[in-house]
Amino acid sequence: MLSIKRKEAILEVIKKQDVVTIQQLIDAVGASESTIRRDLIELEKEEQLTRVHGGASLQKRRHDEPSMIEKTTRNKEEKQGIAMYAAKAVQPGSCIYLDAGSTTYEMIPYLADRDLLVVTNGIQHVQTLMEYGIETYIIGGKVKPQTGALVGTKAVESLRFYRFDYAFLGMNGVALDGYTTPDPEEANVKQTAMDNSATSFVLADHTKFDQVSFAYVQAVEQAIIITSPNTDQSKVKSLEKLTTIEVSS
Amino acid sequence: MLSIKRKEAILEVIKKQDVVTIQQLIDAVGASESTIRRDLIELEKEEQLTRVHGGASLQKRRHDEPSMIEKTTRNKEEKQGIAMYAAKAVQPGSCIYLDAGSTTYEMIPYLADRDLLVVTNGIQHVQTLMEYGIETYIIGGKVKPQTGALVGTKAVESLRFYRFDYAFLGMNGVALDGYTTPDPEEANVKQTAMDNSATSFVLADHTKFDQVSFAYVQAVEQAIIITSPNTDQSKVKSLEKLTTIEVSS
DNA sequence: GATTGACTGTGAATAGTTTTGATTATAAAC
DNA sequence: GTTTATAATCAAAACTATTCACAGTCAATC
Repeated sequence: MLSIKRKEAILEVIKKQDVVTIQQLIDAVGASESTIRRDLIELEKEEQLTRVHGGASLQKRRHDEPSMIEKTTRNKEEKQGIAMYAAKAVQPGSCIYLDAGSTTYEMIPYLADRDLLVVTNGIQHVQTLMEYGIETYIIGGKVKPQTGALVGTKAVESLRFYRFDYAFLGMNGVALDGYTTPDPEEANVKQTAMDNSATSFVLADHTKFDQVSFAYVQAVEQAIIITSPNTDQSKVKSLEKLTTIEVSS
Repeated sequence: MLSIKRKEAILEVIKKQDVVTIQQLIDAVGASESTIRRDLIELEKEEQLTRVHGGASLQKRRHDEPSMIEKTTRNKEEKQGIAMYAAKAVQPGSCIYLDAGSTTYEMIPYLADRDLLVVTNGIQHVQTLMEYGIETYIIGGKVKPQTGALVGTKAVESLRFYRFDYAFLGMNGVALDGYTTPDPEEANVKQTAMDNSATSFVLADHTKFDQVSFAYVQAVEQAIIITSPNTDQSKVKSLEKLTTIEVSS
């Protein structure tokens, strides 16, 4: 058996059970103890699992924390709930726009295997989208150093040539005044993405409500807001004439 | 059987199974072990598959963190020498195009602090460019899963709106026939980049000479070749009417 | 139109590496 | 201290690279 196949088999077993003994692997894979051991050492080096005395155990899901994004994300659970809900709104086979940012990033795992075409302006998103085997396009533009988002005239221009079934966007401010975000250049990009999308969703955790940031993006009614029950009800109320979806937890 | 047919057959088998042993290919294709091996070597060079001990597998979707690139890059030292030399050719304050690929990637450290504006089609390059504080633009387009390069119509279109002082490109084949590369879509992108650049440089280590790949990019005289002294002198000679720079080591 | 020689693609043989499983020594758990 | 797991070693097996020889192909030459 090819060593690469064997390793895949090992990972499969371990993913099912979380922990396995060497003996179980010997039986499952049909290789000698030495070989299994060597494979485990390599897999550990590749950070696919952790070896423990007597066998091996699953590492913390590496897909859930592929980069530094993970560690620095605040309100992660809340964002994940929102992201999961948002992803469910997508019909298989659609073309969607995925805005840069941590909340939209969380959607990626839920977008796999749905025959989607994803266009994004987030450099960070690309690698993860590829890992999940999703067909990915990226718009052009200037790379914003702090965030890895694509912004500027070039970004807006390249967006003009796409049309989306759905757009998913993060926002810093959600208020009656409209959606707002700190960077005017990013605001432009978000605006254009929304204009070119049949349906737009804004993903906003509770910290974003009643906030007004520097750059205006669009009026609130231009998108459906997806938020979590953590959000103060009175704040949601004030926007209630609009379509606001509250994720149940 | 014609070698092209054979390679197609090999790819077909491998696409079905993801991983194949040499023996399976011998049976499926009906050629000798030697021949299959040679085909696999070529197919690997064309980036259609990766060879593994005992057989071959579809290109692996590795996380292409820079560290990963470093480990997997062949002829790294040679490439670094070439890259350093190439970077020195750049006047401070210029706008340059940096093609996706491992050789051009090595240039990045030498491009820092020179007041440059870099446009690239390599997703991998972006993070490193940002780390070195280089002003970076990325062209739009479809993300090629195996390599993270941006290709396709959209990529070519977005390139039309840029003009460069210098373009630095990798190539799989450098021969009297011209520059060639396996993927036609990538060839298009390289072509356009060269067209929009005042001066183009092709970075080629010794393995690339006298090689002809599937897709034609440009005539040899359209770019200055930067190579290393490892390159067989007779091969360089045959191109000597053209500007070829040999990096001293 | 045959002959020659260079060139290419193929398969077989051989020399060189890597991988593997068995064995033995060392270390960790109880 | 006994048992069990891990690490280290080594020869056999499996795989790979290199070399060579053979058969076609092509072009130039006689």
